[in-house]
Amino acid sequence: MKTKDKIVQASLELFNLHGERSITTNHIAAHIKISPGNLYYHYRNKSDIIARIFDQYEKAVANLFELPADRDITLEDRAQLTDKLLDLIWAYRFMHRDLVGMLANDAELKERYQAFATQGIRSTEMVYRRMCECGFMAIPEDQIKPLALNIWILVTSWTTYLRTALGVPEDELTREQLNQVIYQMTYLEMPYLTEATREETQELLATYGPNAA
Amino acid sequence: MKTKDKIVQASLELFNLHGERSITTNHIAAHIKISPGNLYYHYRNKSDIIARIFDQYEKAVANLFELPADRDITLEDRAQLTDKLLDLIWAYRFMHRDLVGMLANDAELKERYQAFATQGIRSTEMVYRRMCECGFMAIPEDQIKPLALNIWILVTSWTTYLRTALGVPEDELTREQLNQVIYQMTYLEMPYLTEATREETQELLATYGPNAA
DNA sequence: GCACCATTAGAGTAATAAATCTGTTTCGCC
DNA sequence: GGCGAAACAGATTTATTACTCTAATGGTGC
Repeated sequence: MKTKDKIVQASLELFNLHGERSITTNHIAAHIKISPGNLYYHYRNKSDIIARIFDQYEKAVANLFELPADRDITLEDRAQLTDKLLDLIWAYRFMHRDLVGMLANDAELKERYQAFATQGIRSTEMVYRRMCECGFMAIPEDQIKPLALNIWILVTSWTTYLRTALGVPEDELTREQLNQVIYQMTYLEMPYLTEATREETQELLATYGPNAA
Repeated sequence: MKTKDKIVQASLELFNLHGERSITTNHIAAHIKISPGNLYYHYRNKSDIIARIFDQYEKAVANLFELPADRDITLEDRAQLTDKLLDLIWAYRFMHRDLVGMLANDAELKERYQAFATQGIRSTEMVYRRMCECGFMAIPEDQIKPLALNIWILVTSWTTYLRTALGVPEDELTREQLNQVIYQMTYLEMPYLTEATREETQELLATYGPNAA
């Protein structure tokens, strides 16, 4: 692997483990056994590295929301979408940790994140519309936006909830704990599920395991 | 006002306006025209100041949730509780900005926040139980906890949503924007409201103004 | 073998910020 | 007035960190 890519990969790893804030460029360089000068040969500054990481995140999330247009979607489709979204949030979990701080000293990233979030919320709305079309849900038109926004906030805030309210230490956070958010999501959606779907969902929920709330 | 109190008050102001991270002890001292040495005469360190601010927040939120026990509560009671909670979140909004970072380098605060959040969520549950008892809502027992948690996450994350997804600059955040979260809360509660309450709530919602989502 | 350029090393710089140290002033009180 | 303690000033220290500078290294085409 090229040094340039190793820098980004190592940065992502270290950021996820210890938070962007407490990882210096020297840490990154040391971790892959190169000199600080070398790191700065490849990237102008730390923001530049973060921007490249965000490139990946942005692209991956965008791809995620593309549902099959030629046929009805299934509950399986929906479940997979959620699962892959959580995969991404997990893989880039440092982002939603110090997000406000990061955006505060990087105007460009701030712009980009704003567009990203807006698009993400819009895509979530689309998913619900589709769920309605395919008979899984019935949501009054004026409640689609609020629901999508609530879900978005819930999903992007869940790791923060784990870290702060539950006090999970940074290095003990697991993908399984992140998965618990599915229960919360389900409860948000429950009132809008059609009868048959609700039963099926409840069975699925019982299968998965206990809620940690 | 005593210097000791002025330090805390000025810190809170500056933290709210620019974030705890970017406010140094020198800034605080300069703002109230005292020397850094003097500041450190009154407080051991920055964490000490933050702890004193948290003292206030903690106490204020605890008082908040005390509902009249001798009579049925009204929708007005509930609305006031929400309003006062938002007042507090507004007054101490710096807390929920860099919370993860703050707790990461202050073990004691981390412990305290954890207890605080747990209690807050529990209190929220109590409110909903009470709302059920008084005939305003009907929530299946197993959905009270998830609902309370969702509401808690929503309320504590709303300022972050405004700052990141909507890109509101730190110094342009207003109490009115925070108030918008009421709409989101209402949509979360809507499915569980009893008929009469739902109508009343919808009217109230229409009165308040447009949703910014 | 040599010129060229991407790549790398590593010491060094400048800025920042938390905290300390040494003293001086102010205030309550006898 | 004067004494002791609380309150305060301000320069300084210590640590950290993002980033730069100069020089070396190594591969590639000729």
